[in-house]
Amino acid sequence: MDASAIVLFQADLRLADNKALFFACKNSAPIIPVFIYSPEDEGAWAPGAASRWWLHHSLSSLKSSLAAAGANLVIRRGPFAESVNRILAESGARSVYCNQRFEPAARRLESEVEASLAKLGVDFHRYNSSLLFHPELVRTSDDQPYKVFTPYYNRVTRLKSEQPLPRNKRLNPASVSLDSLTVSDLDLLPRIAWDEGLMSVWTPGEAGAQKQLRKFLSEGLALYAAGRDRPDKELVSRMSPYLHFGEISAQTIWQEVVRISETTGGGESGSEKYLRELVWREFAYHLLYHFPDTAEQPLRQNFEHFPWRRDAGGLKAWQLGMTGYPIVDAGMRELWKTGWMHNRVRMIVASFLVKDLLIDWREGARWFWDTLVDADLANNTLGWQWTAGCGADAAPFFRVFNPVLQGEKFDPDGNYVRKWLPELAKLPATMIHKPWEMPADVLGRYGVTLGRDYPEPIVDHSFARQRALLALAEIKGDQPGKGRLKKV
DNA sequence: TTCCACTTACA
DNA sequence: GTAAGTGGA
Repeated sequence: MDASAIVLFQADLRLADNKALFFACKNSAPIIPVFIYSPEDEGAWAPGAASRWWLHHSLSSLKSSLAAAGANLVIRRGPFAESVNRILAESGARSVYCNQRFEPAARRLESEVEASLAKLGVDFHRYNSSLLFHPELVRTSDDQPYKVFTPYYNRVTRLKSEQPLPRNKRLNPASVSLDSLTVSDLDLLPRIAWDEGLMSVWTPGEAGAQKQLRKFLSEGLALYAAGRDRPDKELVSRMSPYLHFGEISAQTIWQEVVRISETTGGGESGSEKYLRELVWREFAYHLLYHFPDTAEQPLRQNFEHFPWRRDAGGLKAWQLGMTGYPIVDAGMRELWKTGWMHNRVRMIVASFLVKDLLIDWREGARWFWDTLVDADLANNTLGWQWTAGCGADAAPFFRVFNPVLQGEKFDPDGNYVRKWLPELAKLPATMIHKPWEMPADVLGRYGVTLGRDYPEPIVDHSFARQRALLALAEIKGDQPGKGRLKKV
């Protein structure tokens, strides 16, 4: 009988189109599916509270799917490398299969495991089962990594993407019985029950991912080109947490969307726009892979001396959705209640924190990291650096969003604001994005007194815009940062 | 070198 | 229209 193979589940909590699982089975060794929870190995970026909530439910789902296919998921606590070695010793397994992760801490960890397995003479099989395009394979004509989205997009869309693998219906589990923690032992759920809102909108797990994809493909995709910018509608995919935890693969989504655009022909612009968003995710990983310190440091070095303001009160108001700008506050409250925020609104609230309050983008990244169910180091880093103007894509000058105009443009009826700010629900659409412009007595007739029911704006936008442009001018003469071009 | 592109704001 | 910087072919 063949020695068994350990399949390490990490950010690939699925059975379908999972290369590590597929090839472990194909090589016909009995398998031992393992998940090791090891936040200490993630350094500064251990999963936040919302991610831990998601992980709890996702692991429960994975465990049941594996059980239904005949295999037990072995759950352990880290440290990661030590746990792998222990399971090898306990099981006598002769090979380890896993899908690569691309975050800096995960890459270091993987090298460590690779070295220790080599010493033991255990085969280590690694696959990219999460990105459409491996970051190493996409280069400019100068053999450099890309730093601007559009040329990156033009490059990768000429590459061929892989076909997803079929799912193994039955697994061949190893007969050894290993100790395992339960999912609850990992203590991932919040102590105080703040997770009701998350519970009511999300179904973590592979089945939930498939269901959400079906819904998006039938209801959102055709209207996606314009609909993606409308937080008041339900037209975006909401696939981000499923992608982050690998409950569905990007290849699967890509192929489904391409298939639809080929058969329908008509709804094509929606498909194209959505595939473009998937490429943004690829680009985020491309950047984090080639510039691994960008989660902590601006890609452009001249931003290292940017005059950020320390403003604990402003930060708190932003976090709680109490800035006095309705579109910003609605977004921050959606985030707090549901662990997610519409992408258009993410850009607006991020611009507000960074440009209007002049608060360091890393404060925003931290808050998002703790509160988003889709918190993803690559996407989060790209998003915040893009907004701050210190990352990929030039033109920081263009990026001071006007929260009133953004609200009026993308939430024209005010329904998104009404949903998350019930205190403003009665205001007419014409004023709901700028209640301070109404005379106090008129506002009072709608039951709103500013400063009592809803805050006055904590900063005047046109003043803040000027202040941000001055701050940007201060660092303009500095070196933009060729230093980071070197590959690490 | 030259030219294009850029999830935009304000006049 | 103009503000206006930078990467990429």
